[in-house]
Amino acid sequence: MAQSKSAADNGNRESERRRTILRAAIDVFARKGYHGCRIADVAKEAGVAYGLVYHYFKNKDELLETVFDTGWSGFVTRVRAVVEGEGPLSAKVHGVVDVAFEAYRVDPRAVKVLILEIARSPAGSRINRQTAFVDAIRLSSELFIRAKEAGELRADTDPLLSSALLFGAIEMGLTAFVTGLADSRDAQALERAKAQIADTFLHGVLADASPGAESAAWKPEKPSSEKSSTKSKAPKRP
Amino acid sequence: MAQSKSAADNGNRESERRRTILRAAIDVFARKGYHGCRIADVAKEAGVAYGLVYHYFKNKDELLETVFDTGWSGFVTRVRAVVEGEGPLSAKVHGVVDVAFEAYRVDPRAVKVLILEIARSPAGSRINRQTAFVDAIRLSSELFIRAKEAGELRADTDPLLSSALLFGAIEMGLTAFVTGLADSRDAQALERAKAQIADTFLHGVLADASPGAESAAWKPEKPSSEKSSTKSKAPKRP
DNA sequence: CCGCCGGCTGATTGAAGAATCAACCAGTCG
DNA sequence: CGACTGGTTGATTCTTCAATCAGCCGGCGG
Repeated sequence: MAQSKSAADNGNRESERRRTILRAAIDVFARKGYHGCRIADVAKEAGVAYGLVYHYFKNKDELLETVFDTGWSGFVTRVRAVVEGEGPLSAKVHGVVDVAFEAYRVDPRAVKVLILEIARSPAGSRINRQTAFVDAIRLSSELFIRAKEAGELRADTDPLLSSALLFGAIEMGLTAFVTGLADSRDAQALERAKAQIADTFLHGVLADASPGAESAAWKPEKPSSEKSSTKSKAPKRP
Repeated sequence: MAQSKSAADNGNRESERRRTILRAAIDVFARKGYHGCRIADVAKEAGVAYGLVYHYFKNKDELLETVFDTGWSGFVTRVRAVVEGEGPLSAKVHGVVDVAFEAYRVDPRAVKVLILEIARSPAGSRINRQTAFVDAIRLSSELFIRAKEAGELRADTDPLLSSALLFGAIEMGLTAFVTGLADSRDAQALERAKAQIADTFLHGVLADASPGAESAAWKPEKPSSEKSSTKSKAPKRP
């Protein structure tokens, strides 16, 4: 970015290096998996020396953890914005699906790492990745708790499970693309999948029939800004 | 098992040892994850010596692969039986869900390993674990292809994606128990989850007229009046 | 022009653990 | 009852990497 060599630029260049490494880590993790790659692979991908990775990250695990923080917290922030925003349930469900698919559109590899490495990885080291996933489900379950109190949902639905099912559907939908079951270069397929996931789920869960919003009516929006602190975002390519 | 010491018993005892080790592997993998455990842990769990594991399995990976073969092929066989059997779609969907939950009831740890270690593991060694999961989805997608031709499904559903969503819902439902989000000792909760997954999915995917096979008829507490008028197009955030 | 400073390098180390293998022993058979 | 078989053992070897650290530039201030 900035080409100036001023002293102030120093910190800039530092964090740029850091970002390069992080980016490389995401790519390599996505390609070979966390356990399937060496720090050397990450360094090579980033075009830096082996040891530099350790200059910016305490260890391999912190690298993954940072990938996690960066990507996941951004995702959760956006989901929270949707959940806590105004509007009917159907809009929010579409919103949650949108957030997930938008993240995928922006950076499929990062999403792949989140899904394949972090969300499902067995109880690991420091961070509680398991918990992270569970937290997101709990968060969006508030949606369904409120909706159920308002009588919007079928009587026999459990809010927590509903929330889990939504995420399950989203995740498996994305997995279909991540694993190549579906062609992720096909933008239309992505749109259709998005619509079908939200609609299927809504049809399944809503008390009254038509949620009205068939796929055609739904237009994706760019998650532009967060309510308060727009900070750590899903990794983006410049 | 048979205590006789006849010669014919030999082969029996061999495979019994093997099964013991396999069983131990499942337990240890479920507890600490494939990468998080040593062969020594498996041996200890099985109550055998380190080296014996290598007498029955070529290496650590073959161990996991065998766990996979054993568990997954059984699952797929049952799913195939359901898919190729007679009956309405709704019964089959319930059947598939049943198969998954029954597997969990019978051997939760094995299911945990399948879900956490195998189905989602990144492109790893030889075996096509990725493919296996995809195959199951393809298999059950035939269900939806046929149902759609029969006009049983909403027009805008993609069979393959529907199948993926069903498995996604099942998997996340099970994950809720596997990770402790829900209490898996609570048999009722399992039953309820099972029913809700199948019903939610069916409601979401079936063409409107509810087929007789549907489970308990639910009653809306009140027709949600305003909700239906508000399109999902509503802004997901102000 | 020199020498310092901090980002950067990559050979080196050593821990962890997968895989091996020579010895051991519990049965079995002649 | 003694030779034999093959399942079983676990110390030993060998490999793989994560993590270290002793220095190398290259810019910058003096």
